[in-house]
Amino acid sequence: MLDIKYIRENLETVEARLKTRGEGVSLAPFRELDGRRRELLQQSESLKAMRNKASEEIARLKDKSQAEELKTKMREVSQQIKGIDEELKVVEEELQTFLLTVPNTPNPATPVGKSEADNPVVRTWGDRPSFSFQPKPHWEIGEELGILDFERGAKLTGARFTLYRGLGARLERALINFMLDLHTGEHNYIEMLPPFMVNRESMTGTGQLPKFEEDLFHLEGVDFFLIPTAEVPVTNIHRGEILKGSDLPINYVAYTPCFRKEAGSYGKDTRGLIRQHQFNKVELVKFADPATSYDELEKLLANAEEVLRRLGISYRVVELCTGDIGFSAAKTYDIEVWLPGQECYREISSCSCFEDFQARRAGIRFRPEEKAKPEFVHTLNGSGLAVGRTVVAVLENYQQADGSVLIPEALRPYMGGVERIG
RNA sequence: GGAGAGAUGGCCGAGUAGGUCGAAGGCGCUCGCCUGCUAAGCGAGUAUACUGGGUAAACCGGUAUCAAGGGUUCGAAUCCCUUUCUCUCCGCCA
Repeated sequence: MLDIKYIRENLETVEARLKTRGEGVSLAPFRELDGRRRELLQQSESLKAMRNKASEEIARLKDKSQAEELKTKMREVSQQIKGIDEELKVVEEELQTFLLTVPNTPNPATPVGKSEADNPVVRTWGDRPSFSFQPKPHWEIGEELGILDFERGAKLTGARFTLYRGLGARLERALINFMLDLHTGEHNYIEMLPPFMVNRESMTGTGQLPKFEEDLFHLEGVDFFLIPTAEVPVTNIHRGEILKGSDLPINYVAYTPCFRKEAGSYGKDTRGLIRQHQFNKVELVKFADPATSYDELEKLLANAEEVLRRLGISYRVVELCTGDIGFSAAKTYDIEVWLPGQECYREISSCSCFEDFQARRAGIRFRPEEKAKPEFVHTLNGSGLAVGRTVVAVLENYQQADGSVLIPEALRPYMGGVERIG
């Protein structure tokens, strides 16, 4: 959520920056609702001030008849207040609802563009493997090795659900542990294991609600949602809190499954593990001082990249342009791995700085100094990495002519010493 | 699922025959004093949001907040209702 006062004072600037996202965002409703709200607020508050004075007076009065007179008057005032407050409540709800649907303003440094095609490549790393044969896509590799069972996954649940078997399941688990160990042991993150379902407040805090409810799995009987990413529970850990400035930055890493409806992606990536309703992810989350949040973003990105470097898998980093950036983000880098079986780069991580957009929604603040006024923190997060897609990358990049798959060196301790599948 | 208890400021904890309670007291913290150092001691200060004025600062005024929402009342932390959460006992259960 954007700062009301900031919008009020910089309406044109804010609107212009939002326009670079390409959406038809208009702040016209804001001007009217905000003005009306302040008008009603002032009416209500001055009447309340009057009533408070009168109430004190009544308490002090010895003369009963005088008190009666005042009471009668105040009875009327209270009725007036009630009327104004009812209207005020409606206006405030409308204003709030409106503001919650306005996306974040992209950071001025974010490149302006319309779509994915306009995302500049920041760097590429590693050599793409060369093959003496035609490399296969991971779904073929996985099925032939008997480690990925798409048919039975679909039988159990439906499309976009997969059953892992044997060393396939082991590989997924190995990657999760490898990533968690790396980030906790070498990158200074604290491991968290949060609930996999959260309430409406948490979803609103990070920006999934109210706008994107159709992408979420909602439970029947209770108002809970399955998390689409660990970003939601982990960022909300400090919802409504005031943190100590000296504790920042706070770094958390969490493994969770993620559940997404993938509404609107019918027919896209229907084969393989790329787009599932349920997938595993190791997520990095930071709470940072606004002064250093963009340094932290670079670190977070480097921490995520390190996973692929250790695995020896080629990738590139792109910076998302204003037209491609997410609703809550001010700046985002995507890491894309090279998939030889499909001859393309695919997103495997998305690292973003949200500035104070989520912090304002979720009420996450800090005191820069002991006695200082609380300010909103900056929140950041990024995948470190999407586990299913990492399995894809390993299978496709390490496939051999005989159909087997080599296990990257760094992963072998996590595979019980297994060096090769098949 | 059944029965009961509770939810107050950073923390602990008073306050229930409704009024001057944003809220005693303690701890913690900040500043000053004292002290050879530390500890102890003494004094002062120590919530947040919105809003009006003011030079977007300092500052001054108003309103709200004692889990959340509603009700009674001139007036509610205190009374009534609903919801949420926590704890105890029973049942069920990985």
